[in-house]
Amino acid sequence: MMSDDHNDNRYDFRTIEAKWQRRWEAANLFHVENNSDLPKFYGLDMFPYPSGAGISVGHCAKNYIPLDVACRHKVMQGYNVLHPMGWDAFGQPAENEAIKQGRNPREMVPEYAANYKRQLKLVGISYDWDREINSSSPDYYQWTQWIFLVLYKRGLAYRATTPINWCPSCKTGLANEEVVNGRCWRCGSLVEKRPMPQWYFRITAYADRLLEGLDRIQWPEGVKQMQREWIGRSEGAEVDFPIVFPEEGPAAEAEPETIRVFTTRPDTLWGATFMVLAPEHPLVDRLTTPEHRAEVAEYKEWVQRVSEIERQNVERAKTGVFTGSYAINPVNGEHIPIWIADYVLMGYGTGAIMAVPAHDQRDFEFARKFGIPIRLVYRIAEDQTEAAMTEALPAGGTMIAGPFAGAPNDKTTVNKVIRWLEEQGIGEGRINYRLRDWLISRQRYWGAPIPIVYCEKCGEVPVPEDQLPVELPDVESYQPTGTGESPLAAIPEFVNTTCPTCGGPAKRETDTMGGSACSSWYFLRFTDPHNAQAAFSQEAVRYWMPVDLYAGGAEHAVGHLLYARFWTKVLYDAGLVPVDEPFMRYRNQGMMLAYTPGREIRRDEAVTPGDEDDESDEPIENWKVLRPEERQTIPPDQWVWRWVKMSKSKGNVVTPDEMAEKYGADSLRLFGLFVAPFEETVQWTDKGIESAHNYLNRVWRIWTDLRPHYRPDWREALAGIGPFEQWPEAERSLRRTLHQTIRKVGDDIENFRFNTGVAALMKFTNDLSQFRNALGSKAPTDTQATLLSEVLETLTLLLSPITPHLADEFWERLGKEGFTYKQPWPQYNPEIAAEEAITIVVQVNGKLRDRLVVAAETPTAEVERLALESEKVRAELNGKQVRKVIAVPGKLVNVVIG
RNA sequence: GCCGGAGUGGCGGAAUGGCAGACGCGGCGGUCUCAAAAACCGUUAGGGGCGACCCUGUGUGGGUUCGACUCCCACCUCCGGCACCA
Repeated sequence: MMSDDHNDNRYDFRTIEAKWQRRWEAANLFHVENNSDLPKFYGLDMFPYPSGAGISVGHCAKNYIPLDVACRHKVMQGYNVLHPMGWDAFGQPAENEAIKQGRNPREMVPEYAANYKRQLKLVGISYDWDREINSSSPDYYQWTQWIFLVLYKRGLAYRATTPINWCPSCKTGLANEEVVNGRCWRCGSLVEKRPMPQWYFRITAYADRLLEGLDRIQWPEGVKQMQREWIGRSEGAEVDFPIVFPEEGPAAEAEPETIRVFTTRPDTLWGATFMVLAPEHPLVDRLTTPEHRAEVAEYKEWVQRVSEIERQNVERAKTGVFTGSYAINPVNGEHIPIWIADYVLMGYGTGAIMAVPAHDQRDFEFARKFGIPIRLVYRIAEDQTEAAMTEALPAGGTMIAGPFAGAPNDKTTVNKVIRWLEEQGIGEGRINYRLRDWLISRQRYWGAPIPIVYCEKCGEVPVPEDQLPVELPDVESYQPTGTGESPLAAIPEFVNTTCPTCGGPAKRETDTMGGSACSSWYFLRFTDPHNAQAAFSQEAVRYWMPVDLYAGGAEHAVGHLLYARFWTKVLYDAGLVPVDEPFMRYRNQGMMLAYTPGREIRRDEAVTPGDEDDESDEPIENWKVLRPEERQTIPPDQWVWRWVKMSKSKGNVVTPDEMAEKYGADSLRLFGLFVAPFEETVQWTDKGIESAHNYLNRVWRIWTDLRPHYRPDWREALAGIGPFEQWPEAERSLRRTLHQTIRKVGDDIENFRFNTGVAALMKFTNDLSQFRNALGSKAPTDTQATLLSEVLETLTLLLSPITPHLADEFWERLGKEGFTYKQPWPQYNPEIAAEEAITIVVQVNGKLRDRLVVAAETPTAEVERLALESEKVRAELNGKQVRKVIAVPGKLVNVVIG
């Protein structure tokens, strides 16, 4: 009955896994062709920056393994599956790591990538390594540059000088999306503003289409919402306020000039009692009267000193100064004072607002602080007065001023007012976005050079396509300079070139592109990774795109995922790709946390910038990870343990190498799927993988116990053992569960509900174990042997996507050739999977009182009758009236009494 | 403050209008063993009862419904994101 414990019957996962990995490699099992009659499926992981720490069990269990299971399942379902992997090797993460290690990224990156590759193979991920790409190799970035030129030619890449986000530690400009809470995404340093000439991609031109496309893709609602907010569309109007210039001076002679404001509430124009300009607004100097000059200058200087973070602190009291000038409210001719204040931002709208304190909380606070009048445009109650207000009026009320008096406070009124403003020539409807253009210049070495040259005669000239790539020169020293120029500026052989147009002397652009440019099209390159004539062939992208299933981390919600959508739309417009949304289905996985020693820190204690691992190293409230040297000096009884994300910088990484050695890759795979739902954050414990390992041991034992009963000809034998309905109950029941399990596991993999899929497998294994125990050492009947053969074969195939090494070993032990990867996914028979007897719940007034087991086909009326006859119901009834009987077919009967 | 997501045994979690706690971890009891481990069998929400059973229970308070973990309203807590965007 029990398994004998001879060594040759142990689950020897180390031997098994090494053996099958060798065979898969030898057979080039995961190679995929672009042409196939089969339907295609494109499953994609976000390609990683290969860090020196290698991958952790977190990356394996939460990212790579679940998608691998989904892809393997698709292959078995008969799809031609593209499941590639490559390296996001250009950019700050890799370069910062190289600087820290004192190494050349050219050597370091391939070394780290090779280690990643080894680890991914170690856990049995089914990548087609023939398609491996590296964004820092010239045959890749040549095409990144080529796409830059596509954008350039379409007017979507431009150079401009504006204040940019500057990281003083990384010594480079950053895109808005790379500034997290006012800090650099890589090193956590506070970001400064610096005016510099920089290259931008005009992503704002695609704002509306980036919004619209979100409605057509299956992404988590949270991520879509984040993108919508990041794009920040708001509808309103722009209104011109004529300026009353200070007495004499040249301006007084000229046409009356105006200040344009953007407002989402033009219906409150009648309550505008002052105007506020951003301190950086270009008109400020001309508007400032002599007696206010000193105060205004002092304020502007103060604003510049205050950090961006401080300025954005909402809790802070309002600040500002009066310019001495007035503007004319165009709807009522009133003169209203013009102030400057840092709560108005130059970068949004027109950098100027009309202030309506009665209906805007910020304006209200400002008006109260500086004694500016407040005037209601809407009133909710008859006796409402401005003097009694303690905050701006919330939504609602009826308009009491202007030609629209009596109108309700709603969207329709706003639209009416906009139309009226347009008729009066005062203003016009206008839509504004929070999204800013994408800053792509980096003053760094390790990136794709921007393919532009500057000619004295011809000006800015794009490098012709046939001169690509603009190669990144190999240099000794590549450290960022901090001068605002990249290290490439110091290399005359790189900088000095000839103009492609006139042949005269010219200088190259020395900034490189940020890494996010490289990662905005890599999914296209995977379709045709070795094409030397084009970024990708039309044939390849038409076959493979869009990506059907994309999995990655939530931190890319408004960075990479927005950029990649933008590039895809541009390439779509250029007729280069067949789809305008690259990722049809996107899922983001939860994090893996590790229990980590740290120590309490004081709130004012300096935060050391983090290292160049995959996140900044900010303390959690008042707690900080112990650095290795601190673990030596601080006694363990003073350590304060917390659950924090696994990362190299925290010294808490558990590697797949050690887990594969101790429990096996298949155990790690099973653990990753079973421990929690895909999206959930998981706390790592060795106990988790240990229990997965125990389950596989159990499967091994049960499977090998039953193996002797296997009959390869079981399909034919099925016909000879009588109809299924006449099988003995135990056999019928096991077979029913088997077919239910086939359905459940397949559905759950499809829906990324791996944990319940694995639970179903475990449940089936428990049933199978019972069956085996009941069989004991008796010889099985024909029915039993046939059933067990079906079970052995099916179980093996169900395990294949999840624990592929073990599955292939079983497959071989059944005497089969080849690999389970190439086998069709088992089909379930709905008739066999259907329950024969069902349990009907009997409730009285909604409370469970009894259960009835009836044949599935029992008519509802009969079930009702049985329920009313039930002793439990009759006891409850006890003389009371049956008011109503509710019967849900196949589920329950609820008897309402009273 | 605003926008998302979540709150269920000792723990990870299952059930999305119809049997709350699948599956696993941990615990308890047993078989085997000189013993232990492993394995196997049983048990395990809380309270009550010798017992068949009974009562209570899904963050809190209301509501809708024959029936609510599930839907609606208000609130509390936690996680993630945004944050003076006019």
